Amino acid sequence: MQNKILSILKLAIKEKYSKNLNLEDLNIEIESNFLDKKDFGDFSTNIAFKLAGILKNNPKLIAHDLKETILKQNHKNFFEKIEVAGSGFLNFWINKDEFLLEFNKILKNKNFGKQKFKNKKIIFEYSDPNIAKKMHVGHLRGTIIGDALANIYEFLGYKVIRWNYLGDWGTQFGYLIAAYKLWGNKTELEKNPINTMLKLYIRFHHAMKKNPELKKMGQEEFRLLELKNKENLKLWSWFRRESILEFKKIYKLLNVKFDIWIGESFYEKDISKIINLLLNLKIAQKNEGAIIVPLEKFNLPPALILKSDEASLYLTRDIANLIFRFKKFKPDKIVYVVGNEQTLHFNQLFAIAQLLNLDSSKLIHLKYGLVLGENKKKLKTREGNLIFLEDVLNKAIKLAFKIVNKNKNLTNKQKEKIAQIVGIGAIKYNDLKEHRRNNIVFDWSKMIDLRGQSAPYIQYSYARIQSILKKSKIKLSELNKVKIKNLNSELEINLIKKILIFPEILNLSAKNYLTSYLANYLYELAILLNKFYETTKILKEKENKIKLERLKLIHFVSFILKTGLNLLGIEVVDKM
RNA sequence: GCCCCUGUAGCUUAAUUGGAAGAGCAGUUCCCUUCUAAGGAAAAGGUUGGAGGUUCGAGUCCUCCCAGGGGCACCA
Repeated sequence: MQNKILSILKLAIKEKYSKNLNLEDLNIEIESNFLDKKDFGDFSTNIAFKLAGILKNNPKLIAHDLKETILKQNHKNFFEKIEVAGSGFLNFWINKDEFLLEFNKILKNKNFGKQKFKNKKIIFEYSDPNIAKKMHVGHLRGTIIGDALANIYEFLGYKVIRWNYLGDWGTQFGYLIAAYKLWGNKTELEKNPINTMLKLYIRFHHAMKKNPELKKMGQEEFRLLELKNKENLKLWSWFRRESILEFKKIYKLLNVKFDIWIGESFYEKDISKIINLLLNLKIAQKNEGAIIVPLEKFNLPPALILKSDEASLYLTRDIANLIFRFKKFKPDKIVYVVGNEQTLHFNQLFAIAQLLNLDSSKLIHLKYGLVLGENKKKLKTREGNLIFLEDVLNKAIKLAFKIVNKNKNLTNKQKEKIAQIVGIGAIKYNDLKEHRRNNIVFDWSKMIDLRGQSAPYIQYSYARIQSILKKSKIKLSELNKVKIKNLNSELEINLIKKILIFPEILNLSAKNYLTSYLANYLYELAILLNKFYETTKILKEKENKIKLERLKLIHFVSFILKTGLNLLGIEVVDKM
């Protein structure tokens, strides 16, 4: 529809001002205003302002001229009306039948919004928890943002690789090994692995502040680990195994999956090769006993890639990781879903990629804001002031259970299942609806809000539709035959308009790597739906063909709600 | 000190990339013998941190200031 208006508009511009205009340079925008409370029509354009600049004329006059020109052309009944508004906006109202026509076309399509497989490969790296630490609220963002975007890209026809780049190597393991050797106890660690590791880690950090010798001890243990010391390797792989088991529990609860679990330790074997390569290419150089990559050219501080005790660093492993990914997968894009605080790291990594002649335009650091504590400061594992993901999820599920428990028509088992889906959904949506760049100050009540603009609101709308459909006793095969011909109330047309832009929203979300577009769209669709069934009888409608068409309409809305929520990683329920 | 990000209603925030500031929560009113009240309807709440500038048009771009957050070589 937008394309049709565009071509009509182009025709009018040509007719009116043909002489010396290049329409391609004009970048004509047709905006759709399907939910605005203010009535600016179905579509608007600001073209008159742009033309005014070129023609040195009054935008309002130009808008009026264009309006007259379009009305003179014969477009049958396509436009209901055209108005000039403000100081030169052109607003278009489209005939309702046009929307019904469009809608009937997409009703046949069982994969509405989904795109065919295109030969594009994209790696999403997200979640990236650290071994021997518990996942905390900070991990939530990256995990669910990455998962949702991966889902959306897959839906849009990309070959998606979901990569959990585990933090399973580094000096921190030296600290942990040292702590274990000092204070550890095998039976205790076996009984409660993660909590015990965490306690050791925190204790070591506190002790290190008072006793600098401990720091050296930890660094030495890591150096030994890198030298393949048997005892340390054994401890390390034990810690790693237990941690992954723990992570998988949380991922199961979150319904998040990965294709690849390759972490930092995988690249340990490549370190010396990488260092030599960088030295030989004169990209890296020795400095104060360490090896660095100078990056003045990029206006960045030098990057340290090998410590003076010859131990490797996070960045070194990430360079190896990058080279490996390019070589093995030949991706069209690599998206690092990693927090804001690592901006410098990725700027350095991408700069080194350029020095290595790797295509850095394929690399994206998808930053997101931090989760801050109540003091508005960063939460730190080693300070021990964390809020664990597990606890947040369980609290949300508990809260959801309290509410679903009021529904007397459900069994206990059903209630538990619903509470889990609703509770987890609320947590996810709460994050995905907002722009990812913002920092979040952790607040229990906001985190697990089950009302207002929330997942439960959308899930509730979905459940209401399922209930109506069930009570109608209509068969799907019968519903499939229905064509929409008679719906013409404002609410019905608004719903149809909103449905029509679903593919546009998905593209927008993907292009900008923003889940918030999709999340907000689903909320707006649910608002329209609620208004509709609040004021319009469906099952009690006397005229059968209208009733069928309304059922068909809400059925399709529920399909979009479900598809959209699933893309965000949120499930739906038939009752709640 | 240097670099990056942010500042919108009491609180949390949206705004399709420069187009006509929109929600939710809290507070004020209404609506459950009527397809699930995790809902619906109404009103109220804004000089978009401040000052300049560019533009027909600025929450959005530029400069300066104020406030908050993050990062800055042997952590990840």
